[in-house]
Amino acid sequence: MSERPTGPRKSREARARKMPTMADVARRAGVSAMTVSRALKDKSAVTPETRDRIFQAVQDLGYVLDMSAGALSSKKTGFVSVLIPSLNNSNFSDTVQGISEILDTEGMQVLIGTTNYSRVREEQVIATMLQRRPEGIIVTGGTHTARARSMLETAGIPVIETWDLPVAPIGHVVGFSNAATIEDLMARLMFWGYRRVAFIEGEPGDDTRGHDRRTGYERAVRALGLERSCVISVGRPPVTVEHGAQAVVRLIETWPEVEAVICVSDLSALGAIMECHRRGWDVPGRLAVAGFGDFQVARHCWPSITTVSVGSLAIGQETGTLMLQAIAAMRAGTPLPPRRITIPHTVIERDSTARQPHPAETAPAP
Amino acid sequence: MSERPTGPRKSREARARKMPTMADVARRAGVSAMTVSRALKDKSAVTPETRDRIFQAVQDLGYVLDMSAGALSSKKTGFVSVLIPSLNNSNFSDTVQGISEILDTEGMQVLIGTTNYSRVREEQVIATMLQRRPEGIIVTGGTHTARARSMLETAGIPVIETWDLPVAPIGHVVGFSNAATIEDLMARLMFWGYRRVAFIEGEPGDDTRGHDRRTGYERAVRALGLERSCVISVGRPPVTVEHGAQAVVRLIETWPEVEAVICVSDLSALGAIMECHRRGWDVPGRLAVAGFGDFQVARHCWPSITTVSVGSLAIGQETGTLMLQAIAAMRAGTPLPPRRITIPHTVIERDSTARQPHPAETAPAP
DNA sequence: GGTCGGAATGGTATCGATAACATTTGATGC
DNA sequence: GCATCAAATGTTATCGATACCATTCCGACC
Repeated sequence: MSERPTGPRKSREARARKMPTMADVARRAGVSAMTVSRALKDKSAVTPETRDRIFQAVQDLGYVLDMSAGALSSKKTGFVSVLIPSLNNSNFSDTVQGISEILDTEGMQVLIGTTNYSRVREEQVIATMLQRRPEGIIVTGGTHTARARSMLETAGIPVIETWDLPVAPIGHVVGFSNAATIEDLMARLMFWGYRRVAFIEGEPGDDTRGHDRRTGYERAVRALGLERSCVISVGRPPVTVEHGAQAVVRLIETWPEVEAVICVSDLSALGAIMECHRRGWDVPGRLAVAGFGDFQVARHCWPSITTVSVGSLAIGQETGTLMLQAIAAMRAGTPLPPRRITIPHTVIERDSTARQPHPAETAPAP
Repeated sequence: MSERPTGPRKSREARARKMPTMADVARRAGVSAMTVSRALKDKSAVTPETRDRIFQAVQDLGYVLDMSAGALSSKKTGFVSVLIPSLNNSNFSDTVQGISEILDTEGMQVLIGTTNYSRVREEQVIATMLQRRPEGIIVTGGTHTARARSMLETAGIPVIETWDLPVAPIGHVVGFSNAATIEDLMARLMFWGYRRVAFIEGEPGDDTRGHDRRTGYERAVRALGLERSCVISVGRPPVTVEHGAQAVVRLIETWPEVEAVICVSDLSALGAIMECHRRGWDVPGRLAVAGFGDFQVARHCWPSITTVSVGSLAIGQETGTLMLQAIAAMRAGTPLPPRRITIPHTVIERDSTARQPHPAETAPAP
């Protein structure tokens, strides 16, 4: 009579068959399930002997804690959602890496969602993510659909916007001003003597960070009293190496007197430079080229690319740290007041804008 | 008397306050929770009118489905865990992208874990992942710690190993032979006339895929009856551009007569090439260089890099498709027999091994 | 008109862990 | 020696949704 002949969950039991539960462990260790739970979480509050007994039982049964059950009960899922435009951009994957590192230290886990540079897609991803009841959510950029924004505002969890400094943030912010980085870069180009500077971007659309950089360029042109501005838009984001190559050709046709060009990302800068190589246009002699993002190749390609480093990893680490604080505060019932952290950026001067000959041209051939 | 003055969950209720539940929606729509659940999942089995009423109530209340509760009840978490060495390697992030795309179509979500090229770390990540009760798990490579392997075997969910063709797989396999790719590349180098070929890798360790490629190199040297082999090991994985630069210098010192070198990844190939530039060694004239992985920069840098393309995205898509089948089969109670899918690879010939002068050297300067 | 059958919906038990409170145990103080 | 208190452990209710089975409803068919 210990077997229930026909339970309401027959097929369910049949399918899963084994998979020991916490109660099984408890029984085997001769304690209550609650004690097992305590032993598995914080070792304190449990006698070393019972702890050992419990761990032995866990071993014997091959028990694995079920966090989805725990999450339901404790209302702590241990998830933090992170939305980025694309995984294939090393800037963003660096940021995720930084976030992940920090959250790991508290046993929290990252749920990654990619929006493919689309705000509509972002909205969908947010909706999906919220169903997982993350304890915090991190989004890239400060521009979202109205519904996306409203979902984030009413989710009741800490929100961090990164890679931007929105005027009206939803919650916390960890970022920098995309416009300001390019203004700084422009100032440096002036300083190095360039006066006719163009800008290469992707086609306008949802890539607001790219658009902000363009804004920075235009502001700088005005502020510095330059003769003219010239923006070449090629390709839908994500902007690729190819796009840069196409754009630079169009640029030279459009404005033959151009001396330097800023590309919206290092990848398009690389494409531009390579196309110049192919066409025999010297870089930086004929055209100086600068990028954005300080990708690994920017440092190592030839000529190396002048760029703006924004500390993608640091953004992630700061974001992760802030998120941990915000979650702790939220759990304690005292939400953290919105914080705004600005990450410093640096203009890195390299060969692609140098006013002297290439290093390789002066190096002696062996 | 409808309010319970002191419940056992006082603080809990106080903290969360609102957050409507399915029961709230049901009440407002004048139906049972079960009907709400049905309406929110598959629209069939619910009258259009009630469906509308329910959706209206969802809107009004701002209700968001709680999948963690659903997961507990239905034993379907909708998660698939994916373990990769690093997010910053575009090969792996492409694979994740491919997996993600496919799983999205069935509403399943990816849980990403990075192992940092360490088997010990992999074991830890697997343990953590299994606590989330994923419905499937995808790992990179076919070499794991004993405990990791045993955890995967007893998890009771489909397992797919990728980026390799293990001799004794745990479950399914979607990959290619790393050794074979390099053997093919070696054959092509022979065909193009190179006889003195070296290999640049990272220091031996947990990067078994790198090690397999080296094995392929050594097998090819023997099979082709070459004069000698030469392996330069620099840097702990992940192998970087820097490592390639250091390695090529050591290579030239070690074996001045070397004609060509295969690098364990395109990144180190790039580093090697750039270092050659700096030192005035012509590529491919003085030294031909080939890489592995067909990274975006390999196609676009100068000279472009001869490499092996392994279809990272395709691996992901095939893996995702297989995983969906395996999960469907598992849910139906009929586990899929282990399957082994081989992804084709291609040797891509580019300028860095060309036997003729650089395109740029022959192009007319404008 | 009554029965049958399928579609729509409701009721109840349950998934597996944990919060809160209750209880036991052991040690300490006077 | 007994009271007191803290530490260790047990008990119960619950998190929010879903599986399963029961029930209702309505039209069709003989």
